[in-house]
Amino acid sequence: MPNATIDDDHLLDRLIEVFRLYGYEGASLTRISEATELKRSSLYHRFPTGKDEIVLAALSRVDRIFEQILAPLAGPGDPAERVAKMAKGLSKFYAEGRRSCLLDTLSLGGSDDAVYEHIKRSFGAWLKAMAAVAREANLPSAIARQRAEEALIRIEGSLVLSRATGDTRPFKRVLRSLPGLLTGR
Amino acid sequence: MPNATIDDDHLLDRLIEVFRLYGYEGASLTRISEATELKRSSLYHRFPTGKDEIVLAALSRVDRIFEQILAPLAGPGDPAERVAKMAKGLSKFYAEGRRSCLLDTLSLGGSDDAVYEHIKRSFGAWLKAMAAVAREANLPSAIARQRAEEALIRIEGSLVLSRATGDTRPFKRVLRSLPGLLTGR
DNA sequence: TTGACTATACCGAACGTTCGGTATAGTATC
DNA sequence: GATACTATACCGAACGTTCGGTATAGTCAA
Repeated sequence: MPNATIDDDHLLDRLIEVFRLYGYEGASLTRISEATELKRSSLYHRFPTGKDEIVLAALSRVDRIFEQILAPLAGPGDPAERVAKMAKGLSKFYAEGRRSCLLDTLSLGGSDDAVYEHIKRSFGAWLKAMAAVAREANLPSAIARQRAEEALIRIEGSLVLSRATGDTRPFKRVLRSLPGLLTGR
Repeated sequence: MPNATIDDDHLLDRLIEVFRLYGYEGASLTRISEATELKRSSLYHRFPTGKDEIVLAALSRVDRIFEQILAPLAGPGDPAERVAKMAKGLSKFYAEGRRSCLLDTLSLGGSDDAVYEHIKRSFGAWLKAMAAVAREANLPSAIARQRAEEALIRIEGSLVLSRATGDTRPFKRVLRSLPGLLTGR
């Protein structure tokens, strides 16, 4: 069989880029086509049911990436160091604050309901992983959960600020604050 | 001359609702038309140059609203109480966390450059006002600025989380944390 | 006080363009 | 030659925008 002009993971990475930049409504098939260097027909070959399938595929790809990013949290070693490893993964994924969060940009109105459900689950998994490491650092369960929420808030908030102002320093500062926040100050 | 079917401020409030819900690309003239009860062609009577003029008008309206919300910060009284007053204003404007931030939703790709400039200025003014009250609470200038950034991060982050998960409790908790954050713990 | 005139507010219909999506034909690898 | 993939050519609907026209409100001379 002929070779694909772009392999699945690279294709999905391009899709993520478009959606995190423009959101669901702004990510037109034309923009997607340009970003992936695939014509519309080819996109429909890869994703027969259309745009919603494309978005959900991008979200699933992000889930897999986050499995890698969050993996250290459940690993061995000092909890604070594990969080630092996650922070390192986040820094790369968000290009030091220069790229938005897909879960954020796709949560705007206009997306399919399945997208909102997916986003909710992804945020839930992220939250759960951070709360778990906080508990391992001997924080009471309720506090651990709250710290995890606080971490998520800081990450998302600093990404919004970065996008809006172009200043990525708050994001970097947030990343540095995470180990302390999630393991008890 | 005939009476307007909807006065300017109400019209702008409806526009804000649409843009904060759908972002720039998602806020089609049809959606705007439905939200304002003005036909698409009538919108061009109020905003002759089109959609970009509509967005910028909405942003300016938000600026005026924020002048009210931020006014207590520069007023008399205990700094912590002034911050609490701002928090009250924010709670109302964001409907206790159920509504998004316009500066956030419009910062996605697809907007006009003038929009991005406006957003940057608005965030700057907000930041400045919060840093000022933090300095008045005897925080060193650099710390005050940093706390103001932290406040903005928490607000925006919790709003993103609220939108994505439907849980508004983190937003409310953030609002309660603001007086302490901005006046020195 | 009427009637001519102007200004404002809004609407319906259509403009060219782009949207997401489809059907058919072609190309390259096995 | 069968299969996996891509390109061309479309489609109806919606996009932002424009334009001609109608209805209402105000001005002012007769």
